[in-house]
Amino acid sequence: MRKLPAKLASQLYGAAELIAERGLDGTKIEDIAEATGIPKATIYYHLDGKNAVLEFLLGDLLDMIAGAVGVAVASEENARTRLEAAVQAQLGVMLEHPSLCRALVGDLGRATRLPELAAALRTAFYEPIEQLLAEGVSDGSLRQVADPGAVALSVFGAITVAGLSAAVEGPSADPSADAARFSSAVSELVLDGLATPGSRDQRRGEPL
Amino acid sequence: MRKLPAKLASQLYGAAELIAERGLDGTKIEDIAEATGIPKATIYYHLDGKNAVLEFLLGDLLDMIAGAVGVAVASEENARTRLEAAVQAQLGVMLEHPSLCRALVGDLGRATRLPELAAALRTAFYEPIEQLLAEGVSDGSLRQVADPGAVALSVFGAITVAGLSAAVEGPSADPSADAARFSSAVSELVLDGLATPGSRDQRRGEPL
DNA sequence: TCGTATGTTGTACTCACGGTACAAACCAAG
DNA sequence: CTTGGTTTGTACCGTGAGTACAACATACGA
Repeated sequence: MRKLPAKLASQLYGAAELIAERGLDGTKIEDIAEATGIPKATIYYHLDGKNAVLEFLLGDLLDMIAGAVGVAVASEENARTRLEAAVQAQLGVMLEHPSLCRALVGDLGRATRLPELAAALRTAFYEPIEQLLAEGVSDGSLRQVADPGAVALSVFGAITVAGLSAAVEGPSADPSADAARFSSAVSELVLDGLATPGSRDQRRGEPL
Repeated sequence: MRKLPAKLASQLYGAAELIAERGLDGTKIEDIAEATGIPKATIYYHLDGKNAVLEFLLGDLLDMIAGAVGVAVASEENARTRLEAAVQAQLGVMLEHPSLCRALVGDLGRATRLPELAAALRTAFYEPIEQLLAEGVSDGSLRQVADPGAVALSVFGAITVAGLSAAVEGPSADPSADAARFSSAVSELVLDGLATPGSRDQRRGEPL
């Protein structure tokens, strides 16, 4: 099943839009066959079924994200700057592939139930952030927070939901402009927060 | 179909865990019948099908969230304080109903494809935040940002993903303690950001 | 006490779709 | 030509959602 020929792989992308639109359940194998031009029998020859189609498509997306973010994170800058770069990289890839992103949101449940994908999700999205936050504390460019795990999760959420929503809003005319817009908004939030200097001094105590 | 008897409604919750675990697709109507004690024929008498089961369960969750957040937002405090309260409220409800949350993530695609739920999602999660951000600028307790829409989206993502992840980590012994922990982490991020004072002066220019 | 309306449930059915089986054709490479 | 992988059409099977329907329960007003 692994290693399906390049030609088929590229044809398979023709199914992304379909799956994004109707969800995997709403999409019949026959539909996929028609949309991609690959006959059903051939699909089953290479792939283990519907899920494998999704797995292939999303696996690719996740690899692209992990790759781009990996590059962004590997520079010599301080963690704060690299965090900005990572945000930009992740949003850039996401906005370049809106239908894959829509497929991802739409079938998130299935995706997380596919073990290989679940792992890829983690390494593509969450781990780089977590790492960066820790490094930022070491190099002094990011603040020490009380609960690094929870904060990393939130940062991850801020970035990802922004990208996902952007993808869901139908593809834009200029994805890279959008990516820039969104990533500066996200960075602004994540780095500087929303409190005004005036209200910032009131320390939060124990809520509840 | 609307207005199913209270007794059945409460029985239906018995299916939440099941759906959370296996996804709606992985759950047969027969399974739901068995888990809830409501026979299949009766389910179909009241509900329009599998989707309606999900719609009912998630609709309830969303109502609870919208309600709790609504209360939090309605106080006399400044927007910044109310934002903290809203975060706490949303996470509180989410952590109290982990299996509903898991069902929500798992079948997000389906949920957003059910028009009534899509609207409820918006009003429960996104709109209060958006509103609060605008009010914070007016009352001076929150900073004016370049792209309020995108920032609101990110804040929404930060809160929601934190809650969702917490819900996915299996139910905890003390949900309200967890809610407090997570909500203070999220508030810390959203209000104060992560940049250290030292690195904060380097303004971000045009990325890309 | 009946009659009618409304809910409850079991059983049996239909039908769409995912997946499989298989045989025929195709296409290298040796 | 032969051999071994690939490609594809076609026919088929099993599962599970949804439907039909009849029998039964329950309530309630006349």
